Amino acid sequence: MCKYCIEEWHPAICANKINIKLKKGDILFKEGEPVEGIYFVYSGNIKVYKQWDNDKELIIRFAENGAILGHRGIGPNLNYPISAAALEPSVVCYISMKFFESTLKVNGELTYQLVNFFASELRKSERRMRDLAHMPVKGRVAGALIKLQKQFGTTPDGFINIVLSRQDLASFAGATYETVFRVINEMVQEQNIRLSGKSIAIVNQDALAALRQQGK
Amino acid sequence: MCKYCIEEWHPAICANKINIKLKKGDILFKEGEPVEGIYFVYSGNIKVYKQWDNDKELIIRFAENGAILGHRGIGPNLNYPISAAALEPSVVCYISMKFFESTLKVNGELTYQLVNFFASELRKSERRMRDLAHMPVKGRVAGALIKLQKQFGTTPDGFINIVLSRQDLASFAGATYETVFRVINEMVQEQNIRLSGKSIAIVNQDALAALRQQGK
DNA sequence: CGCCTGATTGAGGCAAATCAAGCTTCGTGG
DNA sequence: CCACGAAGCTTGATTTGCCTCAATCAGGCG
Repeated sequence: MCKYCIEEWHPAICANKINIKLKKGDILFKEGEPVEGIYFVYSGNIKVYKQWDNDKELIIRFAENGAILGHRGIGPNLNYPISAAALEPSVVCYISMKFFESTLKVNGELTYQLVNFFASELRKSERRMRDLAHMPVKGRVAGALIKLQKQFGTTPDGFINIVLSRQDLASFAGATYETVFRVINEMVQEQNIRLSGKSIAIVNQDALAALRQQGK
Repeated sequence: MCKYCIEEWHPAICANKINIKLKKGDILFKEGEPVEGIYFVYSGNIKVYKQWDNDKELIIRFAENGAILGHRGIGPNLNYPISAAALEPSVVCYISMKFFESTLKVNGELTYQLVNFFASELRKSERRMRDLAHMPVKGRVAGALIKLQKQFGTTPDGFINIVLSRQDLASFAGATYETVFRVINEMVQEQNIRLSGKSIAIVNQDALAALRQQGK
């Protein structure tokens, strides 16, 4: 059985899945490639990102633990609008888009769930658009940390439960890694966060949350 | 009959619609208000935007001619994540969210269409996130003009067929109006666009398109 | 006519990117 | 197991794109 991924969407799909193992750094699909299918993340952590300028990117989100992947590819004759790469060893389930779409056509409940999911994604996405347009970097980094903690939780000693390079944190916040580094340092000075190696713990959640309101 | 709006989504809904007339500047709903229903634009032009800082906003999109409005409010107990205001006299059809959701539950085809629509919105949205994060203002303005021309077409003499204040153009591009103004001037100098009052005509589409690739 | 909103233009400042250079970590292969 | 090179991290100096502020100007409208 497929406890973590497809089951919660629709058991019938489960029969048609294929598991794929990914090593750290493996690319599941790349922007521009024709859409073949849809994936569900069984274990691990996959970054979904959009490229700009060879060594610049924006991380859209992190997909783990049951998350659906490649759903933006629904529609006629599409290429993936984004890329997906494993941040750690991961396992994903693959379902051909053809099969997935035909399932949607006959299963209204599944489709309805998907509409709800999409609406929620759209809300997040549009909020983030505004933030990228108007919010200063410090607020965006604060927001990134809060979102990460919300998604991945904390270890017993309070650190956000994800291993992430500064590079990737920067891409998630939409800034350069030098700037993110400086901002992180400021936050440590202000006793709002705490570091241990590359791990980050939020000490003063309210202070970070306040940064996201700055000037709003 | 409701030729322009609901029919193409689902005729059955048509019976339950209520028409609402809006004057220029009227606000249909505001960020934070509880979601009551969903709208379809019958005629006119509605800007969908997200606020920041009292006199700063980001225009998400322009809804006209059959566009659905308020669909991000699908889900349990939500408040509108965005605001909607009429840019010109407009007519919209109102449908209660309750009714719309129950229609979705029994009408798989409609829901399936909605999923396709949402996936497309998500693709646009995520591309724009990246652009806001990494693309310089000039490229964003170029992109805004191209998108406007694509959506609204041109008048016989080649001008983009929409009346839009510089203010709103700036909010759409994600920049201040002063900056947008300067950029517009540059483009005129470079013979890439042409002005007539507030109307803008794209003279050299390729040059504008190239700006969107700058450094990519 | 005079007010008010939006357009236009200039000067100045600042946040963040870029550039540059040393340092640390990590993976790979000898 | 060590050596080496490549990535990534850290830090400072410099540049710059864009915003902010401020002032003037044009046009619509009561």
